[in-house]
Amino acid sequence: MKTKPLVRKLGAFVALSETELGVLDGLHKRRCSFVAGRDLVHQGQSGQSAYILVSGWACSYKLLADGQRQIIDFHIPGDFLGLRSILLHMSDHSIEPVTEIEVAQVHVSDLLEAFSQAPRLATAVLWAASRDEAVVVEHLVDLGRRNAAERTAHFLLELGARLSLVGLGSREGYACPLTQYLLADALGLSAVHVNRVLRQLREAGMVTFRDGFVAIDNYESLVEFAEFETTYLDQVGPLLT
Amino acid sequence: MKTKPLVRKLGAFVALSETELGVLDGLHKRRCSFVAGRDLVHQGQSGQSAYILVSGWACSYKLLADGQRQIIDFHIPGDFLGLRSILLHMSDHSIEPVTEIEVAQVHVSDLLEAFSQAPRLATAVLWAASRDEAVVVEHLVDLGRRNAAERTAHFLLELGARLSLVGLGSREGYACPLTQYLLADALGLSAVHVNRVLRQLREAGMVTFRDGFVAIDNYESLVEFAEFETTYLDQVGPLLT
DNA sequence: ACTTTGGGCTGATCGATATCAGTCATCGGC
DNA sequence: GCCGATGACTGATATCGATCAGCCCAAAGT
Repeated sequence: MKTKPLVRKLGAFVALSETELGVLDGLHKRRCSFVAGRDLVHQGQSGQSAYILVSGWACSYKLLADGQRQIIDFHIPGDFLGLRSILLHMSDHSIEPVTEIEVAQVHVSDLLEAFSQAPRLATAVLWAASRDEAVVVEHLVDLGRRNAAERTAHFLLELGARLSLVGLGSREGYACPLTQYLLADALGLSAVHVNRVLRQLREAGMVTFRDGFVAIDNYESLVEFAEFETTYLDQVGPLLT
Repeated sequence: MKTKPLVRKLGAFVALSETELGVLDGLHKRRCSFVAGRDLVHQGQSGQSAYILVSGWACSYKLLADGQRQIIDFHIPGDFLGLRSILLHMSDHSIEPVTEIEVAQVHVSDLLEAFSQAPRLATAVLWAASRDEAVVVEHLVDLGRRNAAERTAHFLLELGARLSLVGLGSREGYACPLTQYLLADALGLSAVHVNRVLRQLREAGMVTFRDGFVAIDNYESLVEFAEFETTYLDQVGPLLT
């Protein structure tokens, strides 16, 4: 089998030994598939297990009483799902597959066991969690201080950067199964407005979001327009050797 | 000396042994003070050490190229500052004291040493980090899907709940050194609009934000108005005994 | 062959919030 | 006793993005 996305991601941070690779492999034992659209985790459900996303896209979101929802983050292969839920013993959000997904289920006990067998994995996972948090923080800045167009541009660039890290994208673009509705729920906009903004960006010759594919027409001008900084995502090469 | 806020916070999650209390105490050795307004950590600076906030308030924020800023979170006694920076080896945000603050400086090595001496502390700290992340996520929902008034109300309630956990607040209110400008930068609003919204909330008999004090005039109606749910902050009592 | 459904797309209108341009009160410095 | 700085506060106007009310196209169902 090809290199697992998670291995690829953690490997960029910690130079993984044979043992560690073996333990990581062990975490991928309990495989399951889920169809698009049916919740994997429900808000308010007590969280007993987390998942490693092997293939497909998912999103975590919160529902409000009036039916609106806010998508917190999209998840791509190599991401952990529901890690926070098991620590807080309660999920404060829901997780829904965007496409059909393949995951590996990880019980709390599996994780603790893995950490005791390969302690540096704990550091690596903590690092991955910090990076995810940095993504959420950047998303927060999007919502708080960037207008609809900058926000959308920034978001598309960030997705591209994250996908590139696991080999699913490049500066030219990436396959993207998101609908404009999902984008709207993530960006805190209406689907109608997302459509207009995408048109603007397309007409400005920066990005084209169409037919399940994001084509970055002019990387430089898009980066400048969105004030995109990659520092918080940068791979600095294995720090622990 | 009185119970340290951090001990109080972690103690609610893990029943701490004498040894663990001792190790926690050891982390508070390197004390420093900082005046209000001068950055503790700079965006882009390589992060070598984190801090435990002992007294006073601080905030973490991001600056945008055009001079706008977005406050990510306010920090109160018992909170870790810059934990993410040491893991990513680079700070993606700045931290500024809001009042004069007293902190304990913690080097990466101190932290790892503490974890090896008292492994359950690692779990406790990870739990605390997850709770902080949940706060950021809730803040993200504020910005994305709540209007100015709901957002402000929700934010003030959340601050109150967090302060109550460390004994600095109650349902009646709490001392709060924030200016309307800081609130604006956190809520993604203009200071002018924050002022108007605070007036609305005051005239509706829900909260009074004035003279460094937040008085919650009608807790129930405020909670209802803001759709405030405490689950993500709830103390469930020591889970690890 | 017709309908249904989902996703993308558009114009018109309206409202929430920003921005501009101030006032007023308080406080510390000189 | 004045000055400058800071924070709270307000009215008028401008703008961004939501909402409403649709159309179009492609794919799937019957």
